[in-house]
Amino acid sequence: MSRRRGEKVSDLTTQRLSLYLRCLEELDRQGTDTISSQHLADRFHFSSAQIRKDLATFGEFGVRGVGYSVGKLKVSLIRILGLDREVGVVIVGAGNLGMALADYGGFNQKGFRIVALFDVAPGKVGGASRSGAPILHLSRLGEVASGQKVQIAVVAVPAAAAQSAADAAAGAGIPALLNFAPARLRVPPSMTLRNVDLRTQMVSLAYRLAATRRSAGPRRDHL
Amino acid sequence: MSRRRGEKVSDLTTQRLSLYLRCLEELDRQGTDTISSQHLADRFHFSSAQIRKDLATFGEFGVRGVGYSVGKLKVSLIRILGLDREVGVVIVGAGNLGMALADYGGFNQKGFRIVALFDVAPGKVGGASRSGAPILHLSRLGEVASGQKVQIAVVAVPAAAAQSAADAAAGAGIPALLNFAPARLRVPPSMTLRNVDLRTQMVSLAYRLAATRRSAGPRRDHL
DNA sequence: ATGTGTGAAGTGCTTCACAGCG
DNA sequence: CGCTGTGAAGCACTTCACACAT
Repeated sequence: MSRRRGEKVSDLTTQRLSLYLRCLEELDRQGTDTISSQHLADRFHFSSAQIRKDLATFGEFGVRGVGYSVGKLKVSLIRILGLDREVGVVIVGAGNLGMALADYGGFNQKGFRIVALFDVAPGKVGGASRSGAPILHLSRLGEVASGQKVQIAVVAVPAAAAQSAADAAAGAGIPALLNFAPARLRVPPSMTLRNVDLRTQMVSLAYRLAATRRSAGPRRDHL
Repeated sequence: MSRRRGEKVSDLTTQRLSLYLRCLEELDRQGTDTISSQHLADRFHFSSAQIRKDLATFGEFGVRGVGYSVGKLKVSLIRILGLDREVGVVIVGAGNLGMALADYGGFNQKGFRIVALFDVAPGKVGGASRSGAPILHLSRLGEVASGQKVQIAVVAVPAAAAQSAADAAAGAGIPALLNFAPARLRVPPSMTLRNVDLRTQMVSLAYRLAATRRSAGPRRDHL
C-alpha cells in the first residue's frame, strides 16, 4: 500500500517513524539484524500494533513469521522521511539556544546540514558555532537561503523578535519554520509552521504534579 | 464543573492552557481587560470552541454576552496549572543545551525555580549559569533534591548518559522528568516521564517537505 | 509455529450548533 | 443582541484480534 499522491499521513505517525529510525540505528550498532514489532515495542516502550500500522502506511517491510530486517527497514525509513537528500537548515538567533541547537547532535546529523546562524548583535556576527557553522548578519538571510536552497528555518530568538525573524524567513522563500520562541507567529499560508514550546512541557508537568498533590497517583506518558 | 478528585484531564488540554496563559499575559501587558474566545482565537490562531471547552473543564470563567476577564482568567489559569507555588527544578547536564535551558526565559520564570545544574566534568562543576544557578557534581543530586524539594528533573545530557541521569533522578526521589536526550528512558512507575525530542520535529518537517516535493501543497499546524 | 498486515472496534479529541444567560 | 457553556456529531488516532503468509 505504498503511499502516493497527496494522501494525508498524520504528523504523529511521522514523528514516531523518526523515533523508530533512531531505535533501529541503535539496534544496528549492536549487531541485531532482525527484529519483530513485539520486541521493538518491548525494548523501547512502544505498542507493537502501532509500529505495524505506522509502517504499513508506507509499504510492506516485514516478513511474516520473522519480523523486520533492521538494515533494510532503516534504509526505507530514511527514504520515506526524506533524509536521503540533505535538508539545508538555518538557525535565526545565535544566543544560548541557537548555539545549543547548532551543536545538538540530532540537528547537524545525517539528513540535515546547518548552513549558518543569523543574528544582528555585532559581537556575534562573524563568529561561528562550535561545530563550525558561521554566524552571519540577519540581512544576509535571503541571499544565503536562495543560494544554498535552505528548506528549514529554526527560530531561536526572544519572543519579541520572533515575528520579524519569521517574516525574514518567509521573505527569503524558506518553506518550513521550526519555532522555539514563546510566541504565536503569523506566516504566509505557503509556509509550514511548527512550534516547539519548551515552557509548555514544563507547565504541563507542573499541572500533573499539582493534580497529583490533591488526589491519586502518577501516570506515564509515551511518545 | 470544577474538577476534583482524579478526573483525567488530557495533556493536550493542559499544554494549551499554558499557551492561553501566555497570550493572556501579553494581552494584560497591552491593557486589554476583557476578551472573547473568538477574539482570542483569531489573534493567536486557536479555535474558539476549543478554548471554551478547555476552560470549561475547570469551571465557568466567562461572562455570557461579554467574554473573559483577562486578569481574572490569568489568575485562575496560574492556580489550575499549579504555578501559584514555586516548582523546584534541576537540570542534569551543563552542556550547551543545559545551559541554554537554565537561562531560557520560560524556565526560570514565574512558577519555576532552577535550583541547580549537575554535571560530572571538572571544568564545569563549580561554575554557574548566566542566570546564577550553580553547577554541582552529579553525586550531590540526591542531597540537593531532598533538601530543596525538587519536583522536576530536566535531562539535558548526551543519549549515552541519559539513562544513568534518569536513574540518579529516580534515586533522588524526584517525581517528574523532562527528557531532552534522544533516548528512550526506563523510569520507575512512580515517576512521570515526558520526552521532548528536538530531532523528531525536524524530521517530521523533512518528511513534509519530501511529501510536498512529489505532490500537492503545504499545511499549517496548530498547537 | 510465528509474526505481519489489516478491517473492525474502541477510545479520545475537536468541531458543530444551539440553548440559555447576561 | 453577543457570547458562553455544552450535548451531540464528526473525525482522528489507537488497540484488538485474526486471516494469512512464511
